[in-house]
Amino acid sequence: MVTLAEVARHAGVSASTVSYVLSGKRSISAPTRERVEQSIKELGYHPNAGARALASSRSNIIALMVPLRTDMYVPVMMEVAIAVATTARAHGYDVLLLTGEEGPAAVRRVTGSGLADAMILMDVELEDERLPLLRDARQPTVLIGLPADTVGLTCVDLDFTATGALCAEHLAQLGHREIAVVGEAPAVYERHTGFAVRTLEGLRGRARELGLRLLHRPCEGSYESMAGALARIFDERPGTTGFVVQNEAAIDPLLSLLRRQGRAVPEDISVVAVCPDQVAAQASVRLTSVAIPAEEMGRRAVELVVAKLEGRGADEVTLLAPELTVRASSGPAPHTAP
Amino acid sequence: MVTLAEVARHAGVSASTVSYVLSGKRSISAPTRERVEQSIKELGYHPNAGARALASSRSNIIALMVPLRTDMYVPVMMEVAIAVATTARAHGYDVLLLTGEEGPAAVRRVTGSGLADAMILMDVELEDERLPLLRDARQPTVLIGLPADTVGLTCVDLDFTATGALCAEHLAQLGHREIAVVGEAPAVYERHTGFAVRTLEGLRGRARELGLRLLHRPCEGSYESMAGALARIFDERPGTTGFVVQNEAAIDPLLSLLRRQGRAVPEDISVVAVCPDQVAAQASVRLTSVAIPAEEMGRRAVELVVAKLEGRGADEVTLLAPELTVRASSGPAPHTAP
DNA sequence: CCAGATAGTCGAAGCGCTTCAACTGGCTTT
DNA sequence: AAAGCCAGTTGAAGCGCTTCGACTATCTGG
Repeated sequence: MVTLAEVARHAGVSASTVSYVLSGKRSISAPTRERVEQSIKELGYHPNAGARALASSRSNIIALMVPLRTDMYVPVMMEVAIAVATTARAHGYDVLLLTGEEGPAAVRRVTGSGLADAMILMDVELEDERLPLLRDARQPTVLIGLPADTVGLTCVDLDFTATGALCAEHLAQLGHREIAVVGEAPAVYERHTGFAVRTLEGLRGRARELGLRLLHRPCEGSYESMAGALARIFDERPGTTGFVVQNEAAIDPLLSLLRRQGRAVPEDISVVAVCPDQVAAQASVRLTSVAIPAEEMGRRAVELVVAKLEGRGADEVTLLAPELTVRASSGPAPHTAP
Repeated sequence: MVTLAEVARHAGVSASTVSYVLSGKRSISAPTRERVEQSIKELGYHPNAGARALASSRSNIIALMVPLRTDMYVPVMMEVAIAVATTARAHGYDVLLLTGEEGPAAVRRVTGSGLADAMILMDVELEDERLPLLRDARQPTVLIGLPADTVGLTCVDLDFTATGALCAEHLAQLGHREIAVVGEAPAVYERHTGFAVRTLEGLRGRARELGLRLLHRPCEGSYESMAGALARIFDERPGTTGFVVQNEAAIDPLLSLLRRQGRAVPEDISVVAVCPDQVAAQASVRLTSVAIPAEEMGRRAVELVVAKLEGRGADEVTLLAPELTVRASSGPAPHTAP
């Protein structure tokens, strides 16, 4: 193991000079800098992370807490995680991967040990038990998702309320009056996951304003559960012509089932999904959808947390405006018998 | 920040005693231990990670390099990552998430800085440029996946050759003679990804032995590309009755298309997939499949790497035996006109 | 031509922990 | 009763780095 001291000796300077060359916190003459850099290269020197962390009380690590569950939005999670890792590296940070498993204990461990300089939490619940701990942690934190009370917190999320509203508007504009919402699995609602609840609120609110009839049915991602939900929907509201799909796992089953029942998309039934663009574009019918901007959420979260680490930036809630892309799964409502 | 020294003072013992209580590396009398533990609790002490790393030259961190690309097997990646994180925690390690983006540089950074005690690499290519670096790194490494040359390396992977063979056997046993393989996207092969190549080799080898005719067609996950591939398959080999699907994104499109063409599964066409059990069970037809044991691969990788860290365990290649589960998508080959 | 600023470098004091050698006092062993 | 051993505890020496204050040499403006 090559140490700073050895580099210093090799370059004929003091240890502090080498340190300042590395950090740039003091000016160093060009010849000295070059000599030091040359020595670093020749010796193959790499600063020791532990020693650095101890001396500077900065680890250059950002902790990312991802949900343990894989009952929803796995691709979204993965995309966020990768965006976080990539963006963090671009700012000189590494990413520590924590699963939700430990819950609040993980937060305590990280904040207490100085393992990470900052934290990013995903899959925040409306009344998340980790929040009180964050409020008086030394480390700045950014949430991806929106809890019920955001006072003193920095959050990034898609504006799911607006997303719901946007879906309702799109279908209303096309003349649809009876809308079914294929929701997330019941467990997701029971967990008080913000985005699921908010999307529904947005849908309901706008539907009321526009005079739409709305029927919400939770749905596991499987084919069977979608079949069951669909049967109940048409049973209860035979006039349904518009679907909003919130659960991306339900998309393929829904399209399959509709086709099998002889209902054409978009001629008889219009479908709007809330999912990443890639998923929407790959389905058997190219789906009209509101994109979930996973990459942007991850990137923004890192940028916000880095800003806080550098003393810039304050607490704020960043809601990304939803964008609806019209593809091949939505069209004018069919004329029904008068 | 509470330090070890403060705990020692509070408990009326020396710092080293507190350290030994924490690490258990020396025997401590019960009364002393209790007093120290009490002080730790009262003061809310958490050992400082940086100081620990510096003094012990162990960071208690395992680095996990995941592929940057999301062109395949996202759920598998995610499941592996979560299993790694969970298992690592159970052994007292945290996980550092690295993306493939930096390539060999990331390996150098981690091994050089002592940021992590060990590494786990996913998505290893047959001639991976990171391998030479690993061979003489201080940190033990485990690969998930199999490079061409495994000398001096520890690897865990599903036995994809056997997997391919198993699929061929299953279909042969049911009387199928003409088999089509829906492969990964061409980019995956160009990248020399081991599992894709090996699966194919296993299929080809066994097919030859059993007298099956095999047709391999790469396929992006999209509906369009599956439609194209399928058309070409039936065009070239109208007698095809068995399908092996390697690309999990192609599963739903394939089933949809077959149904639309009036080909019944499993009456006319049998389908065997290589994918996680959850995916197989959720498809519109419950799929006969060989499971990709993502959780087990992640768990094993951590166990192997921890064993190496503790001086147990040596270099070895662990190939998990494939298991084929018969579900509703495969059945006897239809009797064709003589 | 000198006071004061500025650039460039260094020495030394830690950062909070682990671990080694050494010590103490009570036991067992012969 | 002397020798040896063991459990339990301690002091001190770092681990490799950052950073503060101090020092020297070179400029700058009045």
